[in-house]
Amino acid sequence: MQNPNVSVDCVVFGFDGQKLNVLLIEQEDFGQACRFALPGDHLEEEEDLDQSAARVLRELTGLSGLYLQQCGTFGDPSRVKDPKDLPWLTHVRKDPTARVITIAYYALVKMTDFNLLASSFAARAFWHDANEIPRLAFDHNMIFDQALSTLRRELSELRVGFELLPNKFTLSQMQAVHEAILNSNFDKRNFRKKALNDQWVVALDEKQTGVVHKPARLYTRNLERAQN
Amino acid sequence: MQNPNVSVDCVVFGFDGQKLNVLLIEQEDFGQACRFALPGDHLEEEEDLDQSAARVLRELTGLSGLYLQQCGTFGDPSRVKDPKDLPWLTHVRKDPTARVITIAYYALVKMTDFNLLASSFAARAFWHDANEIPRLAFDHNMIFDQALSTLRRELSELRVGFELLPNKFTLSQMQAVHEAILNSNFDKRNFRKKALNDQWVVALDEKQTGVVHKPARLYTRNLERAQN
DNA sequence: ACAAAAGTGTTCGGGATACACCCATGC
DNA sequence: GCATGGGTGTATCCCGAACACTTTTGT
Repeated sequence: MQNPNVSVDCVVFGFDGQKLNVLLIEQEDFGQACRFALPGDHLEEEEDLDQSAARVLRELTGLSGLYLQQCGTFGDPSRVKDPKDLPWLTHVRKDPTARVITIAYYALVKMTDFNLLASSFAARAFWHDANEIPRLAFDHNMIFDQALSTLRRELSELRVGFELLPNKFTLSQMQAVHEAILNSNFDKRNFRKKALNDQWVVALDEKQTGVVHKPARLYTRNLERAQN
Repeated sequence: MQNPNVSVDCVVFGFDGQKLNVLLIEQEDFGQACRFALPGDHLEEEEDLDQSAARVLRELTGLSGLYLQQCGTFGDPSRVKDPKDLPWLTHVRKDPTARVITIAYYALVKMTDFNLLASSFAARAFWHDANEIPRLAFDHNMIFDQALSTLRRELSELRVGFELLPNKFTLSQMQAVHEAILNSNFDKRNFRKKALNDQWVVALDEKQTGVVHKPARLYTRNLERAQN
């Protein structure tokens, strides 16, 4: 049975090797002004919060196996009472005007590792450029902003980011990840110096093959130095 | 009417000029193993989360006017099901075994600014040394730990701390605040250099009076440079 | 040979750290 | 005059930022 008062919402950041994206769903068209939303749904009665986020995400978008991390709770009594969201709520919720407190989660994944599969009340699930988020349902734009700041803070402490890289990667690939998430550019030499100096990574005795340029040295994550 | 599923818990850090303390309540004795807890209670139906934290804290301990900030949500389905907590729950809750999700808040105050006044189900409200927290009810030790890390992170970005100082203060007082919260010691010269260099504070044309040593220069917060 | 990305070193400025002595006041 | 905390300066190190050219491969 569902807990009518509490939901979870997931901000899943996806990286395609170039740019940072966010996973959105499209609601069925019931005439509401704004049909894009973060994947989210009610908590089940005896479900842990983290598990609930994982389940909801799987049900709506087909994604599973992500590392979801909490990044805030949103409970303004009017957060689901904007008239723009009423048509949808009326069709989907038993009690459309009931208050819902939502616990926000974020995760970071390689887009190519997952196939999107919309189901439940999601008419569609898709990746959207994280730097140009459209108007979203409810207070989901606020939630997105908070998730992005949390992600950036955690990246700079290097607690996230390796999810986006293969097991063996080049430093340029790693730099691309940092640049996409922080939406900025770094000097190649300085970035490499820092990565090596701080022992984020370990050099392997291997190089890229089949590239049309000088093959890059491969590195792997330094697990000795894993944070947390 | 209360929302039976959701509560708020408050970690109020108090500073007495020397050491960091936390506000605890003592539950009435119903034979439970552990009677100390953080002040917390259920959310009201149409109450905003932040307001709820403020209300609950006021009702249980008499404190009001604090700046409470969210620092995590705890929802393990078994978090209120430890047998140690059952005797108390049985006396105080309608449904003692019901799941409760709690949203944690923290605040930072000068202990001398407030008078503790226990009421509602708090038999007593008191300050306790933050460096020697006893076993608390429910998962309140976890909540405390998370609040303390959040507090420390925010202090180092100087987003909290001035609450603990009078309007006009000496740099030594400010240093004592930082040392108490971070539980460490700083070099006086380096601390002063940083405070002045980073323009955390503004020097006043005033000195302490009535002290039995060289009177210290007074400073005030540099509001131009307020974060957030 | 050319296109494309890899790889590499030095300089500079600023901030963090370590460290020890004299000063003004009340009693 | 003495106890108490206030107040000050310098040297060193490390980190972050800026900056341009050569190397290796595939085609």
